[in-house]
Amino acid sequence: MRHRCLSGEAATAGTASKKRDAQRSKRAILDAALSEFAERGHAGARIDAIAERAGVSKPMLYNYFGDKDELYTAALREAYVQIRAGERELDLAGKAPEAAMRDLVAFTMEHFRSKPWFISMLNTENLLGGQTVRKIKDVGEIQSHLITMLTRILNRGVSQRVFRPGIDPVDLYIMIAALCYFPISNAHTLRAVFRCPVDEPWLNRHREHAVEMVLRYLAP
Amino acid sequence: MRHRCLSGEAATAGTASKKRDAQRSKRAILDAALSEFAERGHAGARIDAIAERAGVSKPMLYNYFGDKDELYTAALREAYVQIRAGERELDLAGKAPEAAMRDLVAFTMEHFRSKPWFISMLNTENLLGGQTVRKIKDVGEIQSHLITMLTRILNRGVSQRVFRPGIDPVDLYIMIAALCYFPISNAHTLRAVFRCPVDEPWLNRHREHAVEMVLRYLAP
DNA sequence: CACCTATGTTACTAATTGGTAAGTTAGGAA
DNA sequence: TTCCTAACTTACCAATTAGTAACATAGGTG
Repeated sequence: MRHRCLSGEAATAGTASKKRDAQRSKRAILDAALSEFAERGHAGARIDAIAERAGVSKPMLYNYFGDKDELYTAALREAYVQIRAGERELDLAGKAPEAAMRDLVAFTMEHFRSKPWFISMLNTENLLGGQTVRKIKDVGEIQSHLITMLTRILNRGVSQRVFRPGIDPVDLYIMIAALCYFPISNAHTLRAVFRCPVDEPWLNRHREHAVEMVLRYLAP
Repeated sequence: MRHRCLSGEAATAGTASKKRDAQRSKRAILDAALSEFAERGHAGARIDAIAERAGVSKPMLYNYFGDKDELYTAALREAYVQIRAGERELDLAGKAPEAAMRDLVAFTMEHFRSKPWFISMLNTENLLGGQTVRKIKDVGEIQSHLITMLTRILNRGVSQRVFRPGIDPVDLYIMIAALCYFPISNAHTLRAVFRCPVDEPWLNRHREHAVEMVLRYLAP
């Protein structure tokens, strides 16, 4: 008989795996939902599959989350929460403007590459017309940290005369995101149409092109 | 009593609308399928909805196309065919390299904007892992015209010393496509997260940024 | 202990949906 | 005219799937 000690609290820890634990069940359902919705889209996702992935019965799922749409909403929100958490690990404060900008582009690309469910969820949500993201009230704050950092880099770059003035940080971020998003989001069609191997070396090359494009765009 | 004369052949033309016409039915089904799959994705698309949109009964649809997957394949293929047809109208031959590059970016953006079903189909296909696009054998030829034109512009630009050498046309096209694709594909989430009005003036501004970014990237 | 609620399951239903069998009709060919 | 085939429809089925009712039990509280 084996014990699996995952995410137990101080007092009740250790005996975890098969005990009743609402928190753990909720987390498992949310994680499973994020995976399933990201892999198959909103209409393609199966409630039974989510329950099975979570190791939980269907009525539990309906108990904690209301129905498929509410679960989808929670999963989309979770995607943003996890992305925000990842972005907090990026620190560009001490770096020279050009190096900081390079790191930002590289980080964004690696972020998208290592968390493909984020791009999937965004595509799914845009297919649905953005009806759900509009309901997530604090979604605007989510990338504010990134924009703040980007603004600081731009300002420092301008005062050091390595960047030209008049660049809007949001516009710039959208262009950076575009360059990082597209080759990952469209990896399969790019492979088929242009015979690109969209693998790590190829993406690294593309990243360097993106960095160069951004730096040239910012040069005075 | 009114006549609707659409797509009739020389001999049988004129009496079109309600006569039996396999060609017309096939076309109607294909158009309806492209719309439905683009709007709702593969799993979200409904065969009944496609039949109704086409003004045709379901068994007709199964008669001409085999099943849902084959119809989806035909719709994806049709998306590429229509995009290719649109691209043939672009002619950059006589223009100065920089003007030609500007026109190419503007055209690409307008192309994506005016045919949103193309972006939808690409996103849907990438969600499915590209399993279908791989089966469309001549998909590689589809954008070859564009790449050929781009190569010529680059060469002219290099020999006129307005572009630097060593730029790979496919890499460049992917970056142009990225800059044009992203704000349209992700319009709804951009509106929600960054409060961008992704409307015509905003897209025009973004297009100018993209043009400038590309031209600066190409400058010697 | 006895109780009670939160946690959990089995087994089901109603509706949707991809797909089809069987039949109907238009219109050209003989 | 009389066939005969391709074009087309109605009416259905089997499987899937979101959602639920009814039941079971762990484990803290009085």
